[in-house]
Amino acid sequence: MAKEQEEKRECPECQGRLYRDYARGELICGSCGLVINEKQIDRGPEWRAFDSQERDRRARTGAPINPLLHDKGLSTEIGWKDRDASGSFLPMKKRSQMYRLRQWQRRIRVSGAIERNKMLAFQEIGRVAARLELPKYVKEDAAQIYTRTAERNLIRGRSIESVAAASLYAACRMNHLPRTLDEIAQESTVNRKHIGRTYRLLMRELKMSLEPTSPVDYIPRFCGMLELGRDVELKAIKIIEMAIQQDFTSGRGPTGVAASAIYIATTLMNKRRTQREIAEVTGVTEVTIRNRYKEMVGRLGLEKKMKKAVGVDEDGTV
DNA sequence: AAGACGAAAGTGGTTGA
DNA sequence: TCAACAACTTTCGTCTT
Repeated sequence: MAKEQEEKRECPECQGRLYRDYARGELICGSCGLVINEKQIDRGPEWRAFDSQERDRRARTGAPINPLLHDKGLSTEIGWKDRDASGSFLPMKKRSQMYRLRQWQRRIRVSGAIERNKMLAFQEIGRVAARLELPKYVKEDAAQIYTRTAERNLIRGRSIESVAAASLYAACRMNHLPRTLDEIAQESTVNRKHIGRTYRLLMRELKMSLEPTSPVDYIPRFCGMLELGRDVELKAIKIIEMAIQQDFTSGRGPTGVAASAIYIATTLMNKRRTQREIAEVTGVTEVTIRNRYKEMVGRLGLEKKMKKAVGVDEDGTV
């Protein structure tokens, strides 16, 4: 579990809760995924020069690594200008030579099935991640997972899209900003079944193991979609934590648990939403919400409180 | 009329022989 | 590989607000 902690500030975009992720030094909005304070990476030189001569001797070594570029942004480009280093035009012979050099450079850079593959895949990851409003670091993790998959020749026989989608799904879970398989499948060209199957393969082959998604991770985002305040979020989280503690949460779908916790929280706090509304955003059916919440209310002994809450609602008190 | 309820049958995925 | 199984969905008729 990453060390995350609630912040006092609100998300400027959606007023959702902000979490501080100390491992990354960032503020993250739990509802919309906005990254408020990216870790301050010092892109300047990591040394001080006392005169220009010294500055020249200590060149900063290259551009920052960007995992979203297929070659991590580290390869060389040959400039296109037909001039030499001092700026004068090149003779015809040299010019054609340079042209061939450039040609080769390009070919080498995007050479081989793997590099070409990664370019397409990263494009796909970027596209889907953008539609799901995921922060940059999730994309980067997905790109890294994809790269590892490619290096082990696991893409053969599988579509780029399915592996890209599965990588993104895994990256979301790793970063506690889970998206359901359905949500990813909706933006991907691949169906849920395939993504799920590929995801399981990745886990097995890359020897990764992610703990099952906690329903709590879904709460901020779902509550945001339902335009519920933080008080309701906290209540829902508290309910889930009690349920987890009493161990009747295992084997149940995390989205179903999250959905019914939200349902209970909204009625207890007089901000009622219909089962239909909650079912819509959480991607489970009303029936599941009913079953889950009946179960939870029973085991947590919340019957009187629920009845009372409904009664208060009648009075018109809000 | 809309929402909540629950029974019954169907679906897809996991597990264990 | 197959069957058993639990969770979840679909569908639909009924009750409550």
